[in-house]
Amino acid sequence: MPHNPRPSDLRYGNRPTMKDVAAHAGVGLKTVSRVVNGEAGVTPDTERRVQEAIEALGFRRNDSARVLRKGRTATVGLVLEDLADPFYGPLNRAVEEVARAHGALLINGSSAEDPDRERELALALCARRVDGLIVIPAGDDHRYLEPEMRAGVATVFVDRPAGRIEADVVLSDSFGGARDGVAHLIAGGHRRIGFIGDHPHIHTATERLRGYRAAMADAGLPVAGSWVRLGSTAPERVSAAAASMLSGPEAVSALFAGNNRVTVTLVRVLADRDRPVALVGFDDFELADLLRPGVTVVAQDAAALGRVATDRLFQRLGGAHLPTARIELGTRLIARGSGELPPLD
Amino acid sequence: MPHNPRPSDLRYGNRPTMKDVAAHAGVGLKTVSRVVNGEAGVTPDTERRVQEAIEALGFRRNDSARVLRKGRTATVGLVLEDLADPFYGPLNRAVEEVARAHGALLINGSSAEDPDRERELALALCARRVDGLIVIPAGDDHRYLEPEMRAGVATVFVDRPAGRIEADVVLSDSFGGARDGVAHLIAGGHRRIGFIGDHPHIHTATERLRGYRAAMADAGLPVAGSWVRLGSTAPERVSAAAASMLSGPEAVSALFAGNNRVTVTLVRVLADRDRPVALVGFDDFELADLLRPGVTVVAQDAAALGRVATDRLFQRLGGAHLPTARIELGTRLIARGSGELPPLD
DNA sequence: CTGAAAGCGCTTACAG
DNA sequence: CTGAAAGCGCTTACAG
Repeated sequence: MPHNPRPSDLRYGNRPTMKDVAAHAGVGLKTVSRVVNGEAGVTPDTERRVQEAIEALGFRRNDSARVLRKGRTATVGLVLEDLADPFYGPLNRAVEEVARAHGALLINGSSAEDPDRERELALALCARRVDGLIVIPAGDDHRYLEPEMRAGVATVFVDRPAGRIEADVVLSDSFGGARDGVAHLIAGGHRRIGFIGDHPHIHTATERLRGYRAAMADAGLPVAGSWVRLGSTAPERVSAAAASMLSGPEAVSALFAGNNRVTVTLVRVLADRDRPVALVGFDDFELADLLRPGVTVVAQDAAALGRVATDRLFQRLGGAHLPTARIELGTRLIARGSGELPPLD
Repeated sequence: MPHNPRPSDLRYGNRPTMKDVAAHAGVGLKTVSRVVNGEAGVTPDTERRVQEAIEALGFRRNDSARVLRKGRTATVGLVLEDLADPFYGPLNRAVEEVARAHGALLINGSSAEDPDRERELALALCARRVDGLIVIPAGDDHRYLEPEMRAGVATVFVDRPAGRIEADVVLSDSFGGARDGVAHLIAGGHRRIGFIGDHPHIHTATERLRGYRAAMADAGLPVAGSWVRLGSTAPERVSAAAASMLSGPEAVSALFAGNNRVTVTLVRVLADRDRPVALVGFDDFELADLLRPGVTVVAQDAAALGRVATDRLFQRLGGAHLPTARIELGTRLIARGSGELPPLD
């Protein structure tokens, strides 16, 4: 039965090395290396002796040491906002799958939306010499990554563009998606529509607001100042914002939610009201179809964001000469009921 | 402006090393090491010269090389079922936070419920010489980890016990939770209750079934063979199982769902029926309270599973002499409506 | 206070 | 077909 190690065992110094295997098998170090790596040029008899020594000693190649000589670590770093956020789950998995297809492992961590923590984490990954870095930015100044990129760390930003440096970015078409969602409400007869979104320093928040304004302008509809609220997406703040938009002489008949957290809070708020209010949210979420009414959303493909970004990363790692690109993925309006509620007037 | 690297740049061989910094500053290698690691015994003047050289060359210590000498990699490996599964998000984040508090990074990956892939991934992590390993088992034979554990890899299993080896495990009280959930239905007047769960080779599935049988037995209620269905949790299979349990002379008036996937499918199935059927599910899920009726669940604390497991891992890494333990965390019944629907008869 | 030498566990480049 | 030497970029152990 295995046992958990005593402190004195805690270095891998007591693990057998290729040198030990070589001594045990009575061959040279390089011969062991050849067998372990499946290189040609070893007689079957020698190979068998080495294999037996490997079994007997329980040898496993130390890939950390290997990496030091090879130059590549076969590791990709992923910095995202929060590993616990369901939105990033499919993205995380997609990055993993592409990395896996290239034989690479994934180190990831959460920035917790803190620019300092993002920086600390990204640089720690660079110190580990990840081959590539995928970053969902929390901060808006990424000049700290310049030396790393210059030194060879392939870097792709996802979901939000890099700040103050030139780098690949893969994101959803926030502007177009929001414009489509708001146009959908307008097509349903709404003329007074509220917009509740994230902090204005977040790129997607302002892009979606821009889409909202574009749709309203396209329809020749005015936008009252009280209909737009950017800021914290904490439930209390969103509830308060909704309450004020839904009352008074300029009360809105429909709401557009800037992201999934806002949408979920608004669903709760609207469930408590007697008067039906139309709702379209940016970002899809699980079970949106099971609610009554089902929640109409502008869906982005989180898995595709991760896949496209990681594909690009490995293209660069493969030596492709690509210009810095901004890749925008389309969104999809999914009508489920909440966005099709007519205005009451 | 930074640029993505040309192929010839792709080794970190062209990065400055401590040797380069030493030459630039006109000092010895060890002095650079002292400055970089904040060790005492360097005159302010020397330190300044070294710092200037570091800035000038854009030096960043190679932690991969450092690790080779140090023995510890300050890295924890996490093997889970699916990075995209929302159930594992909070667990993943909790592991990250504890690791971070100990200065360690997290390498993680999905087994996709494939025992071979679990093994391949876990051993790849061992080859990278992670200090510790947290495994949510897909397979039921983990003897392949024996040599690794003996060589010093601290290992803790989560959510399901290890197979055929002795090792720490942290899990939720599936038996007790299911028993409580079913007892809740019985207390509400139900006498015919169906159980739909995962494959019988999955430990949590059989434990929950055992809890179901215990609650029925405690209440002196018989269990018809047609009321229990274990197997694939694919929606079609779950729907079919529910349909057959809900019809015929022995039709059940309530269902207990063995996990969140089953619960969600059952919510869909029951939404299409006119006759109300009570439902309690194992595992909480987002928005369960927003559905009508709200879904009553037996909730486990996924973040606590991750936290407790990682705490234990670092206790072992810190040299604590702990016996192998099985740590069970309690569950919590959350009544929201679906589990309080009375039987119709 | 400072640094030259040896070594962590591998691979590379080369010689036999 | 096989292996001794050098080196990847650091830290350790030691000497001055």
